[in-house]
Amino acid sequence: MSSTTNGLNIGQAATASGLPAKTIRYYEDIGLIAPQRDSNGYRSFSEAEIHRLAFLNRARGLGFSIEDCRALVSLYDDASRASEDVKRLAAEHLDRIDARIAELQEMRATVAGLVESCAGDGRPDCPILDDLAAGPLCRHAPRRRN
Amino acid sequence: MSSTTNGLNIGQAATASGLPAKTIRYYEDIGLIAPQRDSNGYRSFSEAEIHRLAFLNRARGLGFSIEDCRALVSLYDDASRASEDVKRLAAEHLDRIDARIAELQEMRATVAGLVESCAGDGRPDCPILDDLAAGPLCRHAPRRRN
DNA sequence: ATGATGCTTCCAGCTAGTGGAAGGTCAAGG
DNA sequence: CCTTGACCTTCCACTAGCTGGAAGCATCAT
Repeated sequence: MSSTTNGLNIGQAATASGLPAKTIRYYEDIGLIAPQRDSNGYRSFSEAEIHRLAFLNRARGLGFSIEDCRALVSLYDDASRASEDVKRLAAEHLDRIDARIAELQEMRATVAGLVESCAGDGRPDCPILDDLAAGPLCRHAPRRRN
Repeated sequence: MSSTTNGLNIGQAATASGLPAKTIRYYEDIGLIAPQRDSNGYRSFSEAEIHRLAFLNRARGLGFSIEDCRALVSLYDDASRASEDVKRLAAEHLDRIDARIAELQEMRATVAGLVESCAGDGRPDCPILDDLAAGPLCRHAPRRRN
């Protein structure tokens, strides 16, 4: 190791936080974290930064967007926050999850019906293709971003 | 209109199929459709191609990926297909939908619990942030592509 | 000295489009 | 005849959230 040796390098930070090194570099790129550098140019992560990375990992795992995460760590850092603001963020996220689940359940119902209706043998007749071909020529709701 | 005038131009194709003109151009780009051109360079869509666009719209609306759609239209075009192949595609898609729903429901449960636990007032104490900060430093399951 | 890791940067690509600029075409109105 | 506006064309950039890989130092064990 080089001169200053109290922090962890990126590989250790990855192991400790559960995030891949590549992702940690990316998070630095977009300004979610700003580790020190050792004299050799290696990133050096403090305990607090490892914590922050784990926080981000957890928040992302719960489906929060990067922008949500930015807001969440900012609130986490702010001792004078109002829990109201945190709750609102989470509640909005919950609504988006619910909307997405509803959407997927609708798809699921339709696709399940189609799968069930198809013989799935060697013959060309297929109610799935028939449905797709005959389906309503209407909707264009923009496809999900997630 | 210009010389050859039996097909629809892209605007009419968009209206008839339900897809935005931009998306139709994109689908041509990636080889999902290959309309003729009029002498002025405008795309000219036949009835069959409008149908194909509507088919794609419907399939995308059910959540099939572009690659799935490519396979589906190919099967649709192939009079000697086996419905087995179509069914397998749809069944695999169904499995992915189910997996995604399960994942979202797990997130939903956790996030709902957090939202409920938070007072949401003007004070800084927040069980949501506490959970994120204390959360398991383990998992790294790669995030959803969709 | 050498080879194997591990670190650095930067560039490209993934999904499935969407937005916008610059320019050609077409039909109608003045 | 000329202009205006609504089309159409191409091309390039951007979105989210990474991931993979190449080229080039750093470090450590042998």
